[in-house]
Amino acid sequence: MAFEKVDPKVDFPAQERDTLAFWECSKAFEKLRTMNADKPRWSFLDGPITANNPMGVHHAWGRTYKDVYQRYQASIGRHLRYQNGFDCQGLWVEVEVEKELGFTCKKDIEAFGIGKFVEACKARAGKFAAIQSEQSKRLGYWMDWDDSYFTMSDENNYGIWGFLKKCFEKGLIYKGNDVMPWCARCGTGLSQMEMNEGYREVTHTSVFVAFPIRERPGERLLVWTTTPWTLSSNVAAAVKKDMTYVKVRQGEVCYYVGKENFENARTQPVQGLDKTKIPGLMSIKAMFKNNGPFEVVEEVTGESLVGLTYDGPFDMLDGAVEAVQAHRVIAWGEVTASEGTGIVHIAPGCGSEDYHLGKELGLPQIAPLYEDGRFRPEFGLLAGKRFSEVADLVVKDLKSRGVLFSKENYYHRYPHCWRCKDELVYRLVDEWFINMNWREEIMASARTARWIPEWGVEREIDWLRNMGDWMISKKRYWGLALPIWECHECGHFEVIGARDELKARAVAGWDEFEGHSPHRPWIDAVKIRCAQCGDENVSRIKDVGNPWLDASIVPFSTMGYFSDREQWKKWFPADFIVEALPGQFRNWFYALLTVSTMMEGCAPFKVLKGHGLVMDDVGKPMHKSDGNAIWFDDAAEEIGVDVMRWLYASTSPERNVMFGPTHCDEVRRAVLIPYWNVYSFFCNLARVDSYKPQEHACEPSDRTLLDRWILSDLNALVRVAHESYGGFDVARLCHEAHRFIENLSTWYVRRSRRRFYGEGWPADKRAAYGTLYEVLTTFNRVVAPVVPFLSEAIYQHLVVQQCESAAESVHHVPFPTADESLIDESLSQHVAASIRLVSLGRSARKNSGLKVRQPLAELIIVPGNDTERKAVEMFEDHFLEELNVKKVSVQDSAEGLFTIRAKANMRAIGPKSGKNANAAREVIESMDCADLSAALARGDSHTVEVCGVPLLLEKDDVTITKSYGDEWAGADDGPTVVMIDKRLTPELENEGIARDVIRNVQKLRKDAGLDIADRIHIALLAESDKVREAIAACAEMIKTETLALSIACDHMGDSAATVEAKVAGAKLMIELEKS
RNA sequence: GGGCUCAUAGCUCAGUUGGCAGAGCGCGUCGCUGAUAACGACGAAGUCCCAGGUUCAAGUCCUGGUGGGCCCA
Repeated sequence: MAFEKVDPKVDFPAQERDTLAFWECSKAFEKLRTMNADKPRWSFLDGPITANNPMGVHHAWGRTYKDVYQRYQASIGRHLRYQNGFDCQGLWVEVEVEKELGFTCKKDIEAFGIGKFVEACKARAGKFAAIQSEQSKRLGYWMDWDDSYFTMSDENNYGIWGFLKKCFEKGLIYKGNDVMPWCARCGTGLSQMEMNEGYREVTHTSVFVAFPIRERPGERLLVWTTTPWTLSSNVAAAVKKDMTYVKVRQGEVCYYVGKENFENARTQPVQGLDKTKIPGLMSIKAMFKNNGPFEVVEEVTGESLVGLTYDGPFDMLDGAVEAVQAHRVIAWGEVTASEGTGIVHIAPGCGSEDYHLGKELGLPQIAPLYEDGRFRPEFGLLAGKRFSEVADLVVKDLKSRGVLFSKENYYHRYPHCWRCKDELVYRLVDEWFINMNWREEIMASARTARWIPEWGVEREIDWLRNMGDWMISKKRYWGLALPIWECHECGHFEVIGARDELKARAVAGWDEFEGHSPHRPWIDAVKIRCAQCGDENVSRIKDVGNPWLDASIVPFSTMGYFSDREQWKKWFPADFIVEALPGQFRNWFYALLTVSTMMEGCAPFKVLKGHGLVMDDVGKPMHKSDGNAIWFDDAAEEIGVDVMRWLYASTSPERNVMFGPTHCDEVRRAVLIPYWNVYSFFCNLARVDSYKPQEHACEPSDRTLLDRWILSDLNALVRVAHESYGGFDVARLCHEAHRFIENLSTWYVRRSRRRFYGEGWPADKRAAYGTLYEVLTTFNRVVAPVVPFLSEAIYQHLVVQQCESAAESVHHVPFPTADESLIDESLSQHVAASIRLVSLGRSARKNSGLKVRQPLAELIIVPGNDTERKAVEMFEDHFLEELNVKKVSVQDSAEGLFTIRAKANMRAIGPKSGKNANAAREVIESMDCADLSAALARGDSHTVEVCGVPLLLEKDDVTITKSYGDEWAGADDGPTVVMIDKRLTPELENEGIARDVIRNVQKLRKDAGLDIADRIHIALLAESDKVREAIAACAEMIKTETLALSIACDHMGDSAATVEAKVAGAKLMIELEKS
């Protein structure tokens, strides 16, 4: 079948949709799997994508890598699993479902029914998994979409039970209590890292409160806090032993306050913000001043205050009763002289540092808040109120009791829930942990894998070294049901490791649970007998699990560990995983290593690759709220996914990538369009010539130097392709492929074009066709993993239509092997030299002032080295044609070819020579400056004498120009010089005019919509004798070039296409008719 | 405070084992054209973050610092 016409303009997204349809109906992916079914395995493990929203373009980066490397491995004959994963459980899904249902708190969920709520969460995960599957297909991501794993599956959840059981058997599971960041709206604790993501600037009421010292009537400790609600739970006041405190008398009362704190100009802690927006703060001294006369009566050390007891701010509340007897001044090293009063309010039930200090000292813990952030009933006036709304009440009450010293608005960064934006509090809670005292084992696992980039392993080990115990519980609804059954009678708890085990242990509720997934609320029905006290009503704890457990059991749950251990062994550990770097060190990478080390004592992957983040067009993070986020669907249809994939694949993975119109256009312009242009150039000529790859095969011996060069580069590219795909460095391949397509387009095709134009099938034309065909088909296969759509479209046309035995899809074709015998490094260097010299020649032509269309008599080249010398011999015709000269000659030396002149740069010379400046100019511009030029070229200076005074000339003092005389123009680069003869003979002039005529005729052909191969008749009506002469002299050339059968000098009929051109400064009417 | 990382033209980035600082975009001038959503030439544009050190030679290796990013405390 003949080649079809290829539109040089291509609608990439439309072409991609066609290709998708082709894959779909030809079952291309399924066939690929079948082809490789009995081949060696290559195990990729997918990190699950959160199935909670449609994909953004940022998801496409990692997915591009996943697809690229899998496609490559398949192309070298590997059997793959092709399993995608969806992360389904966790708070992020709950939050979205709550929004959908209009819920604002956990009570709403409980009222709605946990079962219905959990079903809604499942449904949401299922819905977005389906959407993401479709989107991924649009990306060209070849996966077994009917075999995706879901972290909410029974297998996955029970798998985690197995892991937790192992931990339990090693005594690593424990219940701890801790003060942790808590979101009262979500009703759950947050990890430190979650908290770090939610800091915002807010204004709070901060208060200065007086604590009366019991032993010293009339004396008070001055204490400061930005969270007045925590005063309800005050237990102690901390000072620093070696800090100096002042005793300040005001009226009848004396206050203790840190000396420096007292004097300090207090500054806002918020950095990088517009200072004018931050209210100023009053110094403590100024507060005293405002209250009336005062005097500093004494200086004491912190140590002298330690041990004093005091009356707390809310001792009258029932809830604070435990604290009353505990109130005393304690020593604490963390007290600072820069913030607050130097005496720190300690509430171990309301702050993290407070908690740890209290634990150390055995202080009571007052925990005033319920889960929803409201005060417990025993907190009197505060009872039932939310922590965030009591500041004014506290102030009013403290004031009424005369212990409020001062209050102010305080602007600072305060943690907020990263999901719902509600203010966080520190709250004392019971949570479940895995003891991480075996972290060394995990580090050892981490070290066995290859990390890309290499520093990743250090980063991970640093995290492992510093992480705390793993908090695995979450007080929520939708997630892994932690398999911990805790006896309320005796406190004994057990971890159940499997469904069967639970069934065997169940004493009640199994029937109710049977037939449901192991989720709340159904699982909670199952009761077991306490192994310690025999109680028959032991329930599961209410908590659900940390979602990173869900994602990290997948090397086991998805590969058959719990069902078919032999099968599992074939796929474990994974050969490769790839995910976004930021975050995953402490999330998926960490959890994977932890789980796998516990299960099997090793890392679950051999190679880990990480990549950065996707930013917007100008480098800012994409945020929905900033309006610069781009949805995947929009980008796919507007930009096309091949462009997107190339952009991602070509970016250095360890840095962030900017995604947007600018960068996408650049990829399209620089890579895809040049490639398409070469392809369409080839096809459109092949169509006209009825080229048949088999029929018009070429003999290798007929290949020109240029053919051998491009084949050499092609095979070098294939070699690089194996190295870079195989070494997970697709960015390198993209750079090399870009370079290749540029060379192919701007040199090989440019230089070879005319070889395609002649009649018949001479050997050289066969060589040109054969070479370009091979280059295109091979290159196409090489880039297919990156641009699967474009390469499929090209393959279908270029190969499938030409060869009945061709594989059905480009992705079924085995990856090419480099033919090392065709790689000729020295040839590449010679071509590179010839390109460089031609470029220098163009520079010389520019200096000649004569346009390239005007033929010139001679080009002289003085080569700078042997490679250049050889290149001129090898590619003489390139110089003749590119520079439009009749002759090229090589000279060994530049001696005598040009004269060097120096021009004084008066801006520099002036200040140097003062009143001798004009004399200096005369000297410089009239001297023989060979020595000067040589010295400056070396980077040295050169001294001349001006009016008897030595003048030191440096680089910036003069401008050196070469003069080639009136008859020649030249250009040089170091030792290399290229000169061109400017003299025109009548013959050259005629030919120049003829070339101008030809160009105008060609333009008219094109404008008239003629096909490349159409024959024509033309009429040329010239005003000028000179032009008429030239046309007559070069008639044959004009006919050949324009495919004209005749040239007339009279008007043609009205049907002729006509244009008025200007040639050699005179009017020329051109008329044209199709033959 | 600690760990990791980055810093090269106005912008985005290459820069292998140390060997004469590069590309693309943008800008200016000019040219070419049946590859035209192009292409080419020329030009302007650099303290390769700073300071030391190793070396015949440092953008590259070492030490210290500055600034940005990520993470930890």
